[in-house]
Order: sequence, then structure tokens, then C-alpha cells
Amino acid sequence: MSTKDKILDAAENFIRTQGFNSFSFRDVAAAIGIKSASVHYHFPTKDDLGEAVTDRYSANILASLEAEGAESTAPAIRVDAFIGIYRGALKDARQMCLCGMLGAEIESLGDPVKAAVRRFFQAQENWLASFLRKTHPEQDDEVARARARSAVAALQGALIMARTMDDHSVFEDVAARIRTGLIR
Amino acid sequence: MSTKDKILDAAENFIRTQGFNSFSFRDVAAAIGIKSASVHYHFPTKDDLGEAVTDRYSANILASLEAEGAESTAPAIRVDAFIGIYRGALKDARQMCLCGMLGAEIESLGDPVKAAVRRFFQAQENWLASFLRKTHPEQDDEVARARARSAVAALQGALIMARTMDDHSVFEDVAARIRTGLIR
DNA sequence: GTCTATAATTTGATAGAC
DNA sequence: GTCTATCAAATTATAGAC
Repeated sequence: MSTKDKILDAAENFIRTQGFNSFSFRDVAAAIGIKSASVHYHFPTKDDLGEAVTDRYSANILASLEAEGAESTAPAIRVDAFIGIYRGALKDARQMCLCGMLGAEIESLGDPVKAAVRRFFQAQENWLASFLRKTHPEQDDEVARARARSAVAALQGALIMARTMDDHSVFEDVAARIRTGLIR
Repeated sequence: MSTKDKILDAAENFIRTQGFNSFSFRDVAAAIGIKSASVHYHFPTKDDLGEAVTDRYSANILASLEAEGAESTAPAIRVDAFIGIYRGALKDARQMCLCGMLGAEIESLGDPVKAAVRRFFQAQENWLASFLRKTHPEQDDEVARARARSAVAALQGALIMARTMDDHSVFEDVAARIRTGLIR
């Protein structure tokens, strides 16, 4: 793996576990065995790094949804693919969604990072709303949008609560209700 | 107002808008027109300050619920009081729930602050679960708990999304669905 | 591309005068 | 209780050697 990718991996991990404002270039460098000046070579400023991490994250999530939850797949599978993205990070590494964390800290971020986080949430809402319009063609678009927003919000909040309480059952309780709500 | 209270107010505002790791003792001091050494006099360490802010916040929320959403009140009013606490901060000052922010950043916090945040979420879940057991005595306790957790999670996520998208309608869409879900 | 070295600033925290 | 002064460490970031 290239140094650039290693930097992105380390930075993503720091953001998702501790937040954007509680790690330094030295932390990233130390995590992958280089010096902080080398990190600056690849990403001049912390905002540059944050923007790159966020853009890559968004693209990865959308690609994963296209792979596991493509339009041809059955509705229940598509919903499980969506929820599974949130569950995976929690289970494997006790991580937040990158954009859930950045969204909480949004007021402390530079404009390019802010915009990248916004695009992520818009894409999430759009994916779920599009899914719902397909499975419930009789429903108003505004209802689909409200249902989509509610599901994304609940998943983000479930990650916060499950991590805080150190109890995965919080996430599973919420996920089960979202799943039913989206499929019914 | 005492200096101590002014410090708590300023710190709470910083945490709820920017997060715990993006403000300093100097920021707090400057916000209320004193010097950082005076802040240290009242709260020796940043963890001490964080713990005090969180404990005060929890107590205030519970008191507010007891005032506006007491057990004698009608169910719809009680639910509105609960949701109104989250809506208020967003509407008035574009703020997160203090413990939603700290919950996201939980891994970067000291143990006393962590514990205080946990107590808040437990209290929120307990309040709503107790409400649901009263309004739906026929339902299992585990169902009430799952419904309570889901509502709190959705509200926390709704604050993140509404702030990120700079669009209060995100919160209102989620809040309307939570309200219906809790009252039905 | 990665390093050493360093600048300029900020941070959490303390000592001691008033 | 609040201040000035200060510390040691950490932070973002850059210059220049290799």
C-alpha cells in the first residue's frame, strides 16, 4: 500500500474513534512509522487531509452499496446492506461513521471538509429515498425523504449510544426497528 | 451570575457547538472576560470542567422534564416536552445535545466525563421507557426499552444532520416520525 | 519522498503577587 | 478570586539536506 493510502487509513481511524480535533500529524505519522513532515508532503494542511479522507470514505460507501445493495437485489437485502455498513464499523473497531463524527464537530471544520460531509449525508438520504420510492411507489416523495432521513439519523445516533454505553445491543435494538420500518 | 456559572455556560456552549477537543481554557476565559488562570482556579483540569458541565447539564434536563413533562401530564405533552429539549438547542443556538457531542468524542474523554455521559443516556432511556410502560402497559419491557433507545438515537442523529445540512426541516421530519411512533 | 531541524503559536497547567 | 508571568509540551507548518 502506498504511503498516501496508509496516511488516509490512519487519519480515518483517528477521526472515527476520537474525532477530528483530537489527533495530530505526529499521531498519524507515528501510527504508520514515518515523520510528520512526510505527512505534510502528501497533505499540506489538516483540512486537505480531512477533505481527502471524507471524499474517499463517501466513494467507498457508495461503491459498497452498489456492490451489495444494487437495484436488482431484493429489498430486504438492500436494507441489510445499508444497515450493515454502520454495524460493521462498530463491531469491527468500535468506530463511528466518519461523517457522523465530522457532522457532530461540523462547526469546527473548514469549508471544504464541511462540504464533503454534506455531500455524504445528501447521498445517504438520496440512496434510501430512492430505495423507498421504488419499494413504495404509492408514497409521496416527501414521505420517502422523511423516512430516509429518520433512518440515517437513527443509525448515526445508535452508533453514538452503543459506543458510549459500550453495549452493542443498543445498536441492534435500533437497527431492528429501522429495518422493519424500511421494509414494511 | 457567579464566575463559576459563567465558566460552565461558556464551556457548555463551546462543547455543544465545536466539541470538547476544540476549545481551550483561554477560549473560555476570553468569552467571559477573565484570564485562563482564573478558570483553572475554579476547575483545575479540563476533565474537571467537562465533568461539571455534564453533571449540571444532566440535572437541568431532568429538572426540565419533571417541570414540563411530569407524570401527571397528558402523553402527547410529555413527548413534546422530551422532543422540545432537543429542538430548543438547535433552534436557539444551532447546538448539539451536550452528551450527543461528548458521546461521539467518547474515546477521547477521561473516565469521569465518560461516566457522566453514560449516566445521561441511561437517564434518557429510562425516562422514555418508563413513559412507554405507562402508556403501553401491555407491551414487554424490552420493547419499551428498544423504542426508547430508538427515539433517543434518532433525535441525536437528527441534530447532527440538521446542523450539517443547515436545514431545520431535517430535524422536524425526524421529530414528527418519532412523535407519532411514541404516542401511537 | 522522507528526513532533520526549526519556526511560530497554542495548549494545559502552576507559582506567587495582590 | 483574579491577576501577571511563566513553564513544558504539543501543535500546524515550512526550509532545506539527502
